[in-house]
Amino acid sequence: MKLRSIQLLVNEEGGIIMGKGRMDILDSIDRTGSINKTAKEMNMSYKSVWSKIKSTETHFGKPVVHADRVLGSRLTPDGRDLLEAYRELNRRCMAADDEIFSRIFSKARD
Amino acid sequence: MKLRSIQLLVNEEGGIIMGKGRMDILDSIDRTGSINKTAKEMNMSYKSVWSKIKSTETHFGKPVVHADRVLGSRLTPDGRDLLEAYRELNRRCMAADDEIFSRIFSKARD
DNA sequence: CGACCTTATGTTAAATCTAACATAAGGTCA
DNA sequence: TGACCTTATGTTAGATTTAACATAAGGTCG
Repeated sequence: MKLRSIQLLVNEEGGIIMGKGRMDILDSIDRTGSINKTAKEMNMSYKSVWSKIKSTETHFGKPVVHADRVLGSRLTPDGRDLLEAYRELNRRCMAADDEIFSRIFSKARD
Repeated sequence: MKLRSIQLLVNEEGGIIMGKGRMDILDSIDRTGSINKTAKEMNMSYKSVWSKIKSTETHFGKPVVHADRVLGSRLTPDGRDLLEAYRELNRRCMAADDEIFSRIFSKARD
């Protein structure tokens, strides 16, 4: 038995702003500078990636990716802040939750 | 913006053993002594509740509910242990994650 | 010019998850 | 006996989510 811990940043209406998948997308865009390359890298269709970004922007209220047909795509300052904040949140929550899990389920009873 | 944190207990293959919904189901069965009453209480069909219990038992590897047509349904000792362990896990993880969230997102920037 | 890269959407199909409906059977109790 | 409670499943339909396909258009480069 193991723990699967999920952290989602949502707006007031519950619309998802960030989760692990979107973190990976923004991270990939930051590295590759392209939604297309990100899609290939993550084995997703271009549209899937694009739609998730749009969803995030809608729920977040501001753009997180600046797209340019020539220069490709880059994170906006807001996008970068959001990515870094979530990355930190995710890292710490995972660590904390894993610790709690192992404390409670340490006795090899299951 | 707020945090939605989810904790799932899964087996090696990723099959869900416990989550908040199943915690509520087991908790209700413990109180009502009936899968039927639980279903009504939770506005779910009998089958939905029953299926989730079966799913949990399959992934968990042992029964968590002892059902009797006459006496109704009760948690097995394993079921009770599982419920209490998860309840504690959930409680602590939520608290820890909320704390982490408010630390990182304290500056009223979003 | 033409092949190829990029973003940007709409449309449609598939797959999956959830809910609803139906049926069965054991047992209680008035 | 018959209405009503309980557990136990199968089957079917609906709804929602995901994936696939199609198209459009701007720009680069050989």
